[in-house]
Order: sequence, then C-alpha cells, then structure tokens
Amino acid sequence: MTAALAAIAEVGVGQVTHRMIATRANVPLGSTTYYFPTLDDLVVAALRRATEEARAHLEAWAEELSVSRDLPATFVELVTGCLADREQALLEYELYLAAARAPELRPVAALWLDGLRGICARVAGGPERGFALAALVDGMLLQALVTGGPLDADGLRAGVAGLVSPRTAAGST
Amino acid sequence: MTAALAAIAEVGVGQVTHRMIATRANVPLGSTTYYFPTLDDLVVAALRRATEEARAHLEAWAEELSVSRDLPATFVELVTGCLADREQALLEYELYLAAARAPELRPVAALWLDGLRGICARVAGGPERGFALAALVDGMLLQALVTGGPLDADGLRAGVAGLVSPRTAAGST
DNA sequence: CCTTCTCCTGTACAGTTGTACATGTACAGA
DNA sequence: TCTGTACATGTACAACTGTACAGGAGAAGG
Repeated sequence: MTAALAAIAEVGVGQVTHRMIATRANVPLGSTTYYFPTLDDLVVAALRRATEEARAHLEAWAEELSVSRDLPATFVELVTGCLADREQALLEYELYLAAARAPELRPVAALWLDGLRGICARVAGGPERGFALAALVDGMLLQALVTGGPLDADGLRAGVAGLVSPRTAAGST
Repeated sequence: MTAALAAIAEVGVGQVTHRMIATRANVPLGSTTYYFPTLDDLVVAALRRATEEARAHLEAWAEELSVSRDLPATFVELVTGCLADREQALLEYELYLAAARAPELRPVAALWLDGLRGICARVAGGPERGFALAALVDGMLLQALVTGGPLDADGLRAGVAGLVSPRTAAGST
C-alpha cells in the first residue's frame, strides 16, 4: 500500500496499474487483487491513509503555530518543510483533483482541507480570514509544485502578514 | 481539438483516449493520429489552446479590476464567474497537476500563472502581496472545485481586503 | 499420517489501448 | 481524359490492462 502511494505520486492517480504497484512492492500480481477487490479500492485506501498521515502531520503545525511569535516566518518554515518531500506534496493535490471529479473521494479530501482550515482559523482573525489563509497556503503549495521551483517565501510571508490579525503578526512588511 | 478539451475536462488528462476524442468530435479514429502523431501531442496542443483562451479571458479581468472601486467584491464576482463553467475551471488545474510532473507542460502552465500574478501584482501593493493574492485566488478556486460546493465568497472577500493595499481596498472587514 | 481449511499466487482471458499502414478519394496539371 | 499528389480514413496488431480463478503451501485438528 505504501508502494501504491509511491506509484501514484510518481505517475498520477489515473495512470497507476496493478502491475506497477505489485512490482514496486515486490509482491505477486495476485496479491493486489486478493486484498483489494478492485483497483479503485486500492487507490482509495492508499489515498485515505496518506491523508490521515498528513492530517496527523497537521497537528504538529498547530502546535508550532500556537507557540510562534512570528507567524509569517513560521508559515514559511512549515510550508517549506512540506515541499521538502515533493512526491508527498504532489499526492495531496492528486487527491484534490481526483476528489473534484469523484464525489466518493471528497470526504477524504475534506479531512485535509478541514484540518488546514481549522488551524488557519485559529491563528487568523476569524473564520473568513482563516479560510483565506488556508487557500493562500494551498495556492502557494500548488504553484510551487507547478513551476517546479522553490516556494515563493516572500509572497507567503507578505500574505500571512496581511491575513493574520495584526496583534499576532510580528514580521509585517 | 475542442472535443479533446471536453474529453479531458470530463475524465481527466490521464484517462483520455484517441477513441474517446474521435467519437466526441465525430471524426474517424485515423484522423486523430493523422493530425497529431501521438496522443501526447494532441493533449498538449489542446491544453495550450485552452490556456491561451484563458489567458485572453484574463485580460478582461485586468480591465474590470482596473476600474473597480471595490476590489474584494470584484474579485468575488470574477472568480464566481470563472467557476460558472466548472469543466473549464477543472481543466486549468488538470493542466497544473500535469505540469507539476511533465516539465514540457510548464511553459503553458506558466502562461496562466504569470498572467494571474501580473494582474494581481498590479492591484495589490507590490509583487509580494500580488503573488500572495494570486495564490489566494488559485487556492480558493481549487478548494471550491474539490468540495464541489460554491465559492467561499466571505473568505475571498476578507482575503483580498487583507492583501490589497489599504488605499485601494474599499470593502474591508 | 491424513484430512480440511485458510491464505496466497501464477496464469489465463477478454477487453482496450496507441499507433502503423494500406487503401481510398478528391483535385490540380497536362 | 489520364496521372500524380496530398489528404483522409478504416482496419489490423502488438502491447498492456483489470480481474477471475484453479491450484499450491502450510498449518490446525483429529
């Protein structure tokens, strides 16, 4: 199943095959269909697990942000760390796009989205600014992946500074 | 080629097939390989055209924003309009994700990204806030697509208000 | 030792895929 | 009218796909 995630991250959720996963996991082809009746089951299960892990990862974010005295800098640090494992990050957006088309994937995508929004709402002024902050983070991550370049740290810093309630924002431009 | 775009929007860039496109376009299968040596060529050409259209669409945004007296409201209006054609919007993010994996698609993805960033930089305080604004818009669009729900208008409004330079922002919370 | 049962896996199959190519078809020049 | 040429398309094929399933391996119970 870990192999399935690696395969999805590499070739995309729509291109992954039974054989690809089996080879990568060093298990016979039959096993993949024995434990998961159909390929979709396998993919959905893999994505669910990845998201649960990411969600757990998000708890760490919450903690770090709650003790931070310079929110923009901390955000930059956290998002950069998230981008360190490009494949893992890609996986998240692979899931996003799949969820946009397959409603049965929406609950698992919502796991990440709601988590991110919750955390952001806590550090931003209110729910509106919090949701905006979450969208900012998602957009920054996505754009970094698309360009293949590094995170636009300056942009993220400025964005967070503008969205976080003034009293908690330290490094405002 | 228009048919190719429709097909990609419906099933995703990784699931589209020669036959699907041919059927949809009411042309024989051979035609698709006659005009485009390989399937990738067809997909890339289709995505390029879609992006060029979107880029042209973006010019309209620039104009509307330049005369707007309430930037947050105008942004909400524009993004909502963009979401009106869900399939078209999905296409953009389909391209995004494909570009994240295939470097040869990055220039065409950059066409949209740079356009959006340019416009945002013009209405926001500076390039940093402008880039943040672009990420915010991208994130909001993506999240609306993922959840299948409508745009989070309040969040977007609050976000734009926080990122746009105060003198040009009217409807601040 | 034999039976039975569960867990596993190699193999087979029907369906679909991208692509090549031989075959048609219309039209311009002579 | 004939011929050459560029364009278009139906068909064929090898490669690959998801999935079913017959049978092997090995332990548990007698």
